[in-house]
Amino acid sequence: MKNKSSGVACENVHSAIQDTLYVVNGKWKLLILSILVNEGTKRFGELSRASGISPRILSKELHELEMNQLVNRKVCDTKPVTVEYSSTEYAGTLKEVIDAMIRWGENHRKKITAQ
Amino acid sequence: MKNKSSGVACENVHSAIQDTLYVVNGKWKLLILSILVNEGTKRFGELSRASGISPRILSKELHELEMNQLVNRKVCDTKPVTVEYSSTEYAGTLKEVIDAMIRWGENHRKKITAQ
DNA sequence: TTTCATAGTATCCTATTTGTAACTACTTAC
DNA sequence: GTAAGTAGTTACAAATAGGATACTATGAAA
Repeated sequence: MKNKSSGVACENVHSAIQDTLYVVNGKWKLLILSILVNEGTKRFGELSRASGISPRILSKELHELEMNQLVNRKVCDTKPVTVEYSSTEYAGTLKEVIDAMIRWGENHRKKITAQ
Repeated sequence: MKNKSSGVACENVHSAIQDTLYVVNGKWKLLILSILVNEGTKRFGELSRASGISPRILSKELHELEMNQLVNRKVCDTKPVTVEYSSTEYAGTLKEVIDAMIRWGENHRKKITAQ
């Protein structure tokens, strides 16, 4: 930050990272979004089994993602009632982040298993 | 993951995301890496001031990043002794992730301030 | 001798996150 | 009536993360 002309830009870059982390932080949110973005609509139970997330946590995470307009919740008129969760169009803008993390994770695993 | 034909691929994608999160999780690691990758070498104190992270936390985070070969620590023979932290070449492979998060955060801020 | 600057560490505490297990409510099928 | 499947919720405990403050150790400068 020596460079005065880039000071503000640096600040913005830092807070941009922090803003993103604020929305998708924690152990589960990006995993949930990755599943919904890449595999499409899932019901609550399907999502729980696919991710290995317990109902309590999954419920909380989905609420938070819904608040940030990243997932849609749709109650279906079936017997028994089922609920479908899907990623929103806005969640699609996170695909870059998700895909970059998937690629990095795959590569990293190769690296550490090779060592 | 009942579907046997797609099960393995899905598992890998899920665990790839989880592997990445395991390495860069928390409130600070990606911010630290972002600073080191985009602005270059920094001393301990500079990094603490630039990021707003207290010494105790910063020290812990840097140790963890060092263990994962994402930062280099170099003790300089100055008086008083200074220590330079820099991102490794391997950390460069995270640039995609970092930049995607910066872009998303900038865009997200625009979106929510416009609302 | 005291003070300042370097880079951390030690101690203590709070807040947040995550997990487990049991439970509700509704409806269908047996 | 009982069991089973849907989608959650409640209560409690454990684990982890994060923060505040003060402290160590070193050497130079005043």
